[in-house]
Amino acid sequence: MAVTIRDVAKASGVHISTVSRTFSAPHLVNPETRSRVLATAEQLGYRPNRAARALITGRTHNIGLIVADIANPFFPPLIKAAETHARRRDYHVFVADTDEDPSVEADLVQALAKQVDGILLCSPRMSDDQIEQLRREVPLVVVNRMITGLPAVVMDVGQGAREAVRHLLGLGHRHLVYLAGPRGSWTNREIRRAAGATARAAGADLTVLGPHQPVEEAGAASAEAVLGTGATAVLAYNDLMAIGLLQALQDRGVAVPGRISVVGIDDIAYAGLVRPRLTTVANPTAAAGRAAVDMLLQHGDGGATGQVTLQTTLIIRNSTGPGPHSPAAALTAEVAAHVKE
Amino acid sequence: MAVTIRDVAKASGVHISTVSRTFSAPHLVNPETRSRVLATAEQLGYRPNRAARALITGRTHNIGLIVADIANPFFPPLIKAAETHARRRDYHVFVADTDEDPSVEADLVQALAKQVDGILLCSPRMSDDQIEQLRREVPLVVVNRMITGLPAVVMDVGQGAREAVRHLLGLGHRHLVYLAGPRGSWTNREIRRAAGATARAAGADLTVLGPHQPVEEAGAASAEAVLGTGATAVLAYNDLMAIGLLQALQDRGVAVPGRISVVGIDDIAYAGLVRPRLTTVANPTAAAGRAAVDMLLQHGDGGATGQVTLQTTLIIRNSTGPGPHSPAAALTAEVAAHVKE
DNA sequence: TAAGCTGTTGCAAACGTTTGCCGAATGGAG
DNA sequence: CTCCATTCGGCAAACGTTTGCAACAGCTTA
Repeated sequence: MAVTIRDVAKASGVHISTVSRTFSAPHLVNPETRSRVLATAEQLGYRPNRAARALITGRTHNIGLIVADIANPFFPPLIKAAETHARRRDYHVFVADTDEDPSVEADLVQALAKQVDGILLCSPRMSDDQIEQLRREVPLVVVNRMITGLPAVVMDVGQGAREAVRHLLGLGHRHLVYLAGPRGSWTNREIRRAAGATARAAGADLTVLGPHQPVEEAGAASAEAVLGTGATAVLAYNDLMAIGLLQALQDRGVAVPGRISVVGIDDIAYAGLVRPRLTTVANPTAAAGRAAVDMLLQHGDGGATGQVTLQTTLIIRNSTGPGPHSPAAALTAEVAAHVKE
Repeated sequence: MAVTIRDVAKASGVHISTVSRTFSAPHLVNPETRSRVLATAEQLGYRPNRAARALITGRTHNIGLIVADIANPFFPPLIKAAETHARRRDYHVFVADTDEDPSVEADLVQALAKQVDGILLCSPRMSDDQIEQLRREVPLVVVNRMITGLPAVVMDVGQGAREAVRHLLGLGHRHLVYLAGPRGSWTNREIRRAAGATARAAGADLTVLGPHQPVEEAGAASAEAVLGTGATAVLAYNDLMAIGLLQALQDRGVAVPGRISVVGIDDIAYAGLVRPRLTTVANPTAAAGRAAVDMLLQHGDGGATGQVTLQTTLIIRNSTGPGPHSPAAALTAEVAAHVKE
């Protein structure tokens, strides 16, 4: 059916091993022979069978990329960057979606293990133990999770959260809410810890609401609870939840940022398009994707075990404004009106 | 290194063929033997090597999914649905991004060909000839493209465009602009044809501006040209461009829908979140992804060659309003004011 | 002239499976 | 007790590659 190395060998009058070497070790074959083989190969439309090659070399030239939710706008830029970067290095990428389910995650790693040279686990929800277990079956690089001894790429969301909280404190807010993300998320713990510490250090209150699924609906559903706390500012686990909250508050006629300020995290594509435009912590997702691919492919099969931390940056837009203790509290009304348009 | 069928055979005292059959043809092995083998396999942590299996069976249990741009919000829901659906059928999915480049598309198909049982080509930009060529190397199903003899899943964007244009005509618009998408896009041709025919039949004008890359920047960049035409309504190739245009018009102080109505296509996640909320044609992308996977896997390797057409629906929001010839033109101001909030 | 390189090629085993074929064991019918 | 059918399991070839080893030619060097 398909044209194999044997067909090329026959057609060009050499042994199959010579054909093989023409592709995998060109310097070992006479230039003249090589070009002849190359010509017939081209003419016959020969393409090496990667599966067969993998069987004997043990290297598949494939990698796996496992994310919680492909449709969550946080991931596509990461996936795209990782795929492009991997392909430039002649690797193909399996993409899989766990739907936020840790057990699916584990199954997926095992199913993919034999078919890839390594797996990128993005924002895994599994326990550290499970991950430790799995790394023995296949090289793993985790993104947005810190596990000692495991190569990782993390975005310094703790720093982002601190900046966000300081921003809110600076605006005169004294009672904040953290709208927590899913349990099992390292990012969630980091944000919570960083935000809590920063608020406490300044003598402010931080109420944690959650856990929640990291989707718009969850953000919207929490509106009542948020209002119930009496807080004047909210930091959400991600932009999706922040935007959901924004919508729900709007529906209730609650002014943002007049009555409540809202900060998201991620800076997804449309954070700057909703009204009010969302103040948020930008994550370098594309860079993270590339860095993770590099880490995975870097060490032949040894254990390069570094941890790369990428900076995040607070982007101040219109969803945050002066709080009740603002030195410029008198200006609140005016500023809010201005920000509204 | 890894545990193979041979290890399991040794450990359970049977021949490797028996182990093989335990997994691939259980009814051929004595229940007692089977459970013994299963037990040792489980204990040893044996996982069949799909590459080796593929080598002999010719079926890889992988499929390829090629899209123009993973980060374009149109695709992630499709990718997610396809991946989930495929996995339920025990298939893994390679995802690749062509960055809207037709030559990358062709390379990708060839590179993936040996490693998959079939490829889903989503919104391909290649010529029909090229695709005809490639289908001889690997089973292909195209999404959003109609090629005679090739299995396809298309969303009936022509119908959607007609509905959108009728909606605009009904509002009293007589001069429309179609903001065209990329060359090579079947969808683009369909929309253009349908919109043009519908407008012409009603004695209205339709000016085509383009081609454009299907991104926000292109939509924004076309604002001047759009205004220059003197048209009062715009249909954009996709929501991204429509939203870009919306932003650019807003920056220029042009009222939407007061001065110009804008309609997008796709109904991406945030079409309903921008202000004004975008009137758009919703595409059933998730259903398309599932249908395409079904078509690909359905026929063993024969040539199921149907074409599935999925319905689209116009979603009327706030970016469209009465035009200069509206029977209710007198109400324009009031309606616009209302819509604005 | 013998010995030793170097560069090029062929030979054959190996990778982890599946599967057609054959033989052994079992059991029921005659 | 013999014969046949059925069920089960082993044997070995095959899938398309890679790669260590050996063979050989044409050199150079001593």
